[in-house]
Amino acid sequence: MGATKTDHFTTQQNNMATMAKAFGHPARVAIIEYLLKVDTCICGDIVNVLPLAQPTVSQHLKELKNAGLIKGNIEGTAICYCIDKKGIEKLKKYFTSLSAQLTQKENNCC
Amino acid sequence: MGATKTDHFTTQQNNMATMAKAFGHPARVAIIEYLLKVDTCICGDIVNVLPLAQPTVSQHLKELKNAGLIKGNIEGTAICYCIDKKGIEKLKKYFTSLSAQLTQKENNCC
DNA sequence: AATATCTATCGTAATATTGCAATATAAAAA
DNA sequence: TTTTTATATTGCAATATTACGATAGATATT
Repeated sequence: MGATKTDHFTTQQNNMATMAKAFGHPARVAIIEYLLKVDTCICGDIVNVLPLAQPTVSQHLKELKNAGLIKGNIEGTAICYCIDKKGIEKLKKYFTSLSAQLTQKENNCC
Repeated sequence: MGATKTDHFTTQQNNMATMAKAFGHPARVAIIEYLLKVDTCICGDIVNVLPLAQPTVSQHLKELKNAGLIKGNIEGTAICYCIDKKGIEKLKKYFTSLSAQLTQKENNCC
Protein backbone atom coordinates (compact mmCIF):
# COMPACT_ATOMS: atom_id res chain seq x y z
CA MET A 1 0.00 0.00 0.00
CA GLY A 2 1.10 3.57 0.53
CA ALA A 3 -1.85 5.44 -0.91
CA THR A 4 -4.09 7.35 1.44
CA LYS A 5 -7.61 5.95 1.74
CA THR A 6 -9.38 9.22 1.02
CA ASP A 7 -12.60 7.48 0.00
CA HIS A 8 -13.35 6.48 3.55
CA PHE A 9 -13.38 9.99 4.96
CA THR A 10 -15.61 13.00 4.50
CA THR A 11 -14.91 15.73 1.96
CA GLN A 12 -14.34 18.18 4.77
CA GLN A 13 -11.85 15.91 6.45
CA ASN A 14 -10.01 15.43 3.19
CA ASN A 15 -10.02 19.16 2.51
CA MET A 16 -8.60 19.97 5.91
CA ALA A 17 -5.96 17.29 5.49
CA THR A 18 -4.96 18.67 2.09
CA MET A 19 -4.53 22.20 3.38
CA ALA A 20 -2.71 21.10 6.50
CA LYS A 21 -0.48 18.86 4.44
CA ALA A 22 0.50 21.81 2.27
CA PHE A 23 1.64 23.52 5.46
CA GLY A 24 3.45 20.40 6.52
CA HIS A 25 6.84 21.31 5.15
CA PRO A 26 9.17 23.97 6.54
CA ALA A 27 9.97 25.32 3.09
CA ARG A 28 6.29 25.96 2.44
CA VAL A 29 5.87 27.55 5.86
CA ALA A 30 8.84 29.77 4.97
CA ILE A 31 7.29 30.68 1.62
CA ILE A 32 4.03 31.73 3.24
CA GLU A 33 5.85 33.73 5.87
CA TYR A 34 7.96 35.43 3.22
CA LEU A 35 4.94 36.32 1.13
CA LEU A 36 3.40 37.80 4.23
CA LYS A 37 6.50 39.81 5.07
CA VAL A 38 7.16 41.47 1.73
CA ASP A 39 4.98 44.42 0.88
CA THR A 40 4.63 43.75 -2.80
CA CYS A 41 3.15 40.77 -4.50
CA ILE A 42 5.76 40.69 -7.26
CA CYS A 43 7.60 37.78 -5.85
CA GLY A 44 10.24 36.75 -8.34
CA ASP A 45 12.82 36.51 -5.59
CA ILE A 46 11.38 33.62 -3.63
CA VAL A 47 14.00 31.29 -5.04
CA ASN A 48 16.83 33.53 -3.81
CA VAL A 49 15.40 33.62 -0.31
CA LEU A 50 15.09 29.87 0.13
CA PRO A 51 17.97 27.39 0.52
CA LEU A 52 16.59 25.20 -2.23
CA ALA A 53 17.07 24.86 -5.95
CA GLN A 54 14.69 26.56 -8.34
CA PRO A 55 12.82 23.44 -9.48
CA THR A 56 12.24 22.45 -5.87
CA VAL A 57 10.84 25.85 -5.00
CA SER A 58 8.65 25.77 -8.07
CA GLN A 59 7.29 22.42 -6.94
CA HIS A 60 6.51 23.72 -3.46
CA LEU A 61 4.76 26.76 -4.94
CA LYS A 62 2.65 24.46 -7.05
CA GLU A 63 1.55 22.49 -4.02
CA LEU A 64 0.65 25.62 -2.11
CA LYS A 65 -1.34 26.78 -5.12
CA ASN A 66 -3.15 23.46 -5.47
CA ALA A 67 -4.08 23.58 -1.80
CA GLY A 68 -5.55 27.05 -2.26
CA LEU A 69 -3.03 28.77 -0.01
CA ILE A 70 -1.44 31.03 -2.61
CA LYS A 71 -2.43 32.59 -5.91
CA GLY A 72 -0.18 33.21 -8.90
CA ASN A 73 -0.63 35.75 -11.66
CA ILE A 74 1.57 36.20 -14.69
CA GLU A 75 3.25 39.59 -14.47
CA GLY A 76 5.34 40.01 -17.59
CA THR A 77 8.27 37.67 -17.41
CA ALA A 78 7.98 37.12 -13.68
CA ILE A 79 5.09 35.56 -11.82
CA CYS A 80 3.29 37.39 -9.09
CA TYR A 81 2.58 35.12 -6.16
CA CYS A 82 0.65 36.08 -3.12
CA ILE A 83 -1.22 34.47 -0.28
CA ASP A 84 -4.78 33.36 -0.91
CA LYS A 85 -6.56 34.77 2.07
CA LYS A 86 -9.46 32.36 1.73
CA GLY A 87 -7.26 29.38 2.43
CA ILE A 88 -5.64 30.87 5.52
CA GLU A 89 -9.07 31.92 6.70
CA LYS A 90 -10.38 28.37 6.43
CA LEU A 91 -7.52 27.04 8.52
CA LYS A 92 -7.96 29.77 11.06
CA LYS A 93 -11.68 29.09 11.38
CA TYR A 94 -11.16 25.37 11.72
CA PHE A 95 -8.65 25.59 14.53
CA THR A 96 -10.52 28.39 16.25
CA SER A 97 -13.60 26.17 16.25
CA LEU A 98 -11.66 23.19 17.57
CA SER A 99 -10.18 25.31 20.33
CA ALA A 100 -13.56 26.74 21.30
CA GLN A 101 -15.15 23.30 21.49
CA LEU A 102 -12.29 22.09 23.65
CA THR A 103 -12.74 24.95 26.07
CA GLN A 104 -16.45 24.19 26.35
CA LYS A 105 -15.93 20.52 27.09
CA GLU A 106 -13.50 20.67 29.98
CA ASN A 107 -13.30 16.88 30.15
CA ASN A 108 -9.69 16.88 31.17
CA CYS A 109 -9.14 13.37 32.42
CA CYS A 110 -5.62 13.35 30.98
CA MET B 1 17.45 12.92 -1.96
CA GLY B 2 13.96 12.74 -0.54
CA ALA B 3 14.69 13.93 2.97
CA THR B 4 13.37 17.28 4.09
CA LYS B 5 16.09 19.88 4.62
CA THR B 6 15.01 20.87 8.10
CA ASP B 7 18.42 22.34 8.96
CA HIS B 8 17.89 25.29 6.67
CA PHE B 9 14.75 26.53 8.36
CA THR B 10 13.97 28.03 11.74
CA THR B 11 12.84 25.95 14.70
CA GLN B 12 9.48 27.68 14.62
CA GLN B 13 9.01 26.90 10.96
CA ASN B 14 9.90 23.28 11.55
CA ASN B 15 7.56 23.08 14.53
CA MET B 16 4.67 24.50 12.57
CA ALA B 17 5.40 22.14 9.70
CA THR B 18 5.46 19.14 12.04
CA MET B 19 2.11 19.98 13.60
CA ALA B 20 0.51 20.78 10.27
CA LYS B 21 1.89 17.59 8.81
CA ALA B 22 0.28 15.60 11.60
CA PHE B 23 -3.02 17.13 10.52
CA GLY B 24 -2.23 16.36 6.91
CA HIS B 25 -4.01 13.02 6.73
CA PRO B 26 -7.78 12.52 6.75
CA ALA B 27 -7.55 9.65 9.22
CA ARG B 28 -5.79 11.86 11.72
CA VAL B 29 -8.29 14.65 11.16
CA ALA B 30 -11.01 12.08 11.80
CA ILE B 31 -9.30 10.92 14.98
CA ILE B 32 -9.08 14.46 16.35
CA GLU B 33 -12.70 15.12 15.46
CA TYR B 34 -13.79 11.90 17.10
CA LEU B 35 -11.87 12.66 20.28
CA LEU B 36 -13.57 16.02 20.32
CA LYS B 37 -17.01 14.51 19.83
CA VAL B 38 -16.99 11.83 22.50
CA ASP B 39 -17.57 12.98 26.02
CA THR B 40 -15.18 10.63 27.73
CA CYS B 41 -11.47 10.33 27.27
CA ILE B 42 -11.46 6.56 27.50
CA CYS B 43 -11.06 6.00 23.83
CA GLY B 44 -10.53 2.33 23.28
CA ASP B 45 -12.99 2.36 20.41
CA ILE B 46 -11.08 4.55 18.00
CA VAL B 47 -10.14 1.52 15.96
CA ASN B 48 -13.78 0.50 15.54
CA VAL B 49 -14.73 3.95 14.33
CA LEU B 50 -12.11 4.23 11.62
CA PRO B 51 -12.02 2.26 8.35
CA LEU B 52 -8.47 1.18 8.96
CA ALA B 53 -6.74 -1.79 10.54
CA GLN B 54 -5.60 -1.62 14.15
CA PRO B 55 -1.86 -1.28 13.46
CA THR B 56 -2.54 1.56 11.04
CA VAL B 57 -4.63 3.43 13.58
CA SER B 58 -1.99 2.85 16.23
CA GLN B 59 0.57 4.38 13.92
CA HIS B 60 -1.57 7.45 13.27
CA LEU B 61 -2.12 7.88 17.01
CA LYS B 62 1.62 7.75 17.55
CA GLU B 63 2.18 10.51 15.02
CA LEU B 64 -0.46 12.71 16.58
CA LYS B 65 1.15 12.13 19.96
CA ASN B 66 4.63 12.94 18.68
CA ALA B 67 3.33 16.16 17.18
CA GLY B 68 1.83 17.14 20.52
CA LEU B 69 -1.75 17.04 19.32
CA ILE B 70 -3.02 14.26 21.58
CA LYS B 71 -2.06 12.78 24.94
CA GLY B 72 -2.27 9.14 25.95
CA ASN B 73 -2.56 7.75 29.45
CA ILE B 74 -2.58 4.11 30.40
CA GLU B 75 -5.97 3.28 31.89
CA GLY B 76 -5.80 -0.33 32.97
CA THR B 77 -5.81 -2.49 29.88
CA ALA B 78 -7.06 0.25 27.61
CA ILE B 79 -5.32 3.49 26.78
CA CYS B 80 -6.96 6.81 27.39
CA TYR B 81 -6.36 9.18 24.53
CA CYS B 82 -7.47 12.76 24.41
CA ILE B 83 -6.66 15.97 22.61
CA ASP B 84 -3.71 17.99 23.84
CA LYS B 85 -5.16 21.44 24.01
CA LYS B 86 -1.76 23.10 23.86
CA GLY B 87 -1.13 21.79 20.39
CA ILE B 88 -4.46 22.89 19.00
CA GLU B 89 -3.96 26.25 20.67
CA LYS B 90 -0.63 26.74 18.94
CA LEU B 91 -2.15 26.04 15.55
CA LYS B 92 -5.04 28.34 16.28
CA LYS B 93 -2.76 31.17 17.35
CA TYR B 94 -0.53 30.76 14.33
CA PHE B 95 -3.32 30.94 11.78
CA THR B 96 -5.13 33.67 13.67
CA SER B 97 -1.95 35.72 13.55
CA LEU B 98 -1.45 35.04 9.84
CA SER B 99 -5.01 36.05 9.13
CA ALA B 100 -4.71 39.25 11.17
CA GLN B 101 -1.52 40.26 9.40
CA LEU B 102 -3.15 39.64 6.05
CA THR B 103 -6.09 41.85 6.93
CA GLN B 104 -3.75 44.64 7.97
CA LYS B 105 -1.74 44.52 4.77
CA GLU B 106 -4.45 44.80 2.16
CA ASN B 107 -1.91 44.54 -0.66
CA ASN B 108 -4.27 42.65 -2.90
CA CYS B 109 -2.64 42.87 -6.29
CA CYS B 110 -3.79 39.34 -7.15
C1' DA C 1 17.20 37.56 -34.53
C1' DA C 2 20.14 36.37 -30.61
C1' DT C 3 20.64 36.57 -25.80
C1' DA C 4 19.37 36.86 -21.15
C1' DT C 5 16.08 36.02 -17.49
C1' DC C 6 12.50 33.78 -15.10
C1' DT C 7 9.60 29.94 -14.22
C1' DA C 8 7.71 25.26 -15.29
C1' DT C 9 8.22 20.51 -16.43
C1' DC C 10 10.59 16.08 -17.01
C1' DG C 11 13.28 12.44 -15.37
C1' DT C 12 15.33 10.25 -11.71
C1' DA C 13 17.40 8.99 -7.16
C1' DA C 14 16.84 9.00 -2.22
C1' DT C 15 13.82 8.90 1.41
C1' DA C 16 9.23 8.99 3.77
C1' DT C 17 4.54 7.60 4.33
C1' DT C 18 0.68 4.52 4.30
C1' DG C 19 -1.35 0.26 5.24
C1' DC C 20 -1.68 -4.33 6.90
C1' DA C 21 -0.54 -9.23 8.46
C1' DA C 22 1.95 -11.31 11.92
C1' DT C 23 3.60 -11.01 16.25
C1' DA C 24 4.72 -9.08 20.81
C1' DT C 25 3.36 -7.03 25.15
C1' DA C 26 0.64 -6.18 29.07
C1' DA C 27 -3.17 -6.25 31.99
C1' DA C 28 -7.81 -8.06 33.15
C1' DA C 29 -10.93 -12.04 33.43
C1' DA C 30 -11.80 -16.83 33.67
C1' DT D 1 -2.36 -20.27 35.22
C1' DT D 2 -4.72 -19.92 30.97
C1' DT D 3 -7.44 -17.13 28.19
C1' DT D 4 -9.15 -13.04 26.61
C1' DT D 5 -8.80 -8.21 25.39
C1' DA D 6 -6.46 -3.97 24.01
C1' DT D 7 -2.64 -1.74 22.14
C1' DA D 8 2.22 -1.56 20.28
C1' DT D 9 5.89 -3.12 17.35
C1' DT D 10 8.01 -5.42 13.44
C1' DG D 11 8.53 -6.35 8.71
C1' DC D 12 7.30 -5.57 4.29
C1' DA D 13 5.04 -3.96 -0.13
C1' DA D 14 2.97 -0.10 -2.56
C1' DT D 15 2.91 4.57 -3.19
C1' DA D 16 4.13 9.50 -2.24
C1' DT D 17 7.30 13.13 -1.30
C1' DT D 18 11.51 15.67 -1.63
C1' DA D 19 15.22 17.41 -4.14
C1' DC D 20 17.83 18.56 -8.12
C1' DG D 21 20.05 18.51 -12.91
C1' DA D 22 18.68 19.05 -17.46
C1' DT D 23 15.68 21.05 -20.38
C1' DA D 24 11.70 23.58 -22.25
C1' DG D 25 8.78 27.69 -22.77
C1' DA D 26 7.86 32.41 -22.67
C1' DT D 27 8.87 37.19 -22.34
C1' DA D 28 12.38 41.14 -22.14
C1' DT D 29 16.48 43.13 -23.62
C1' DT D 30 20.14 43.90 -26.78
